[in-house]
Amino acid sequence: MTKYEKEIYNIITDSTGHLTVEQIYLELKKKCPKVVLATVYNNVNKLWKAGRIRKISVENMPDRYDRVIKHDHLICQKCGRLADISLEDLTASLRGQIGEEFLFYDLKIFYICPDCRKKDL
Amino acid sequence: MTKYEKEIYNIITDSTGHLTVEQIYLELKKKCPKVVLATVYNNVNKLWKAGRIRKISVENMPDRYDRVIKHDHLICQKCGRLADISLEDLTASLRGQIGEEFLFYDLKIFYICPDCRKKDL
DNA sequence: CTAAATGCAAACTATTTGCAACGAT
DNA sequence: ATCGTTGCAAATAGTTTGCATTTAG
Repeated sequence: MTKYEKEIYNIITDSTGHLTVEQIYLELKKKCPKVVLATVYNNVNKLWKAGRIRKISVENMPDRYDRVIKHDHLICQKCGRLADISLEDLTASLRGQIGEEFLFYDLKIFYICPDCRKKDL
Repeated sequence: MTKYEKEIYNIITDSTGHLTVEQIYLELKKKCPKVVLATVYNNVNKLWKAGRIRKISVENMPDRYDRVIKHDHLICQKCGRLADISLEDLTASLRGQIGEEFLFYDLKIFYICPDCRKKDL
């Protein structure tokens, strides 16, 4: 792991934020002002391919990055805010239903977050 | 519904293919050679906002469009191929665990498809 | 006649790549 | 000395927008 790789990894795992590359870049620039966006992209991809971070794609949003420890996501359909949630593990049940092995699953729950619900009133 | 909107809707719902905008565009051009890509984007977005089609985002792939009838997806981690699968409905269980209402959920199962498994041998 | 839909080109966002310079073994 | 990493700029992919023109009600 290189210096930037480590820094970026820490930024992602220290934050509860599900950061975009842009946000990681801005955060990293505080410590390393000369870093460029492409370096962040390169390192997040490297970390992702190595399975050290998780990538979260949601319709109409830039990709976000997260810890790998297993958990699900609650996503606000209005503002895109993403919250972690730990739901019952489905692995065994899914394996049974599918009838064969799989790598992993991804469960996203879409809702309207409290803030957006307020705004709608 | 305009002519193109209808055509695009039919292309999406008639296909089992989970088409990208590019594929929809190529398909539509067979019937309407003068249509441009932006029109496909505009109409797909319109249909999606109206809730008439479903958008599927997967890490590192262009968005794909699908019927709205509820079903889950099996996705090949290698080639991105997407297959429909009907799994047990989780709505009640999730509502119980979350403790509040949500809009819908999205469940994706990642695996290596038979074709890619063969290639790896 | 009016409002919405289309074609077209340009803009934009997110991301990747090529390459020269740099840094750490 | 070598090889991977970085900075930088340019390229690419996917998507959206502005505007003049066409189409449909």
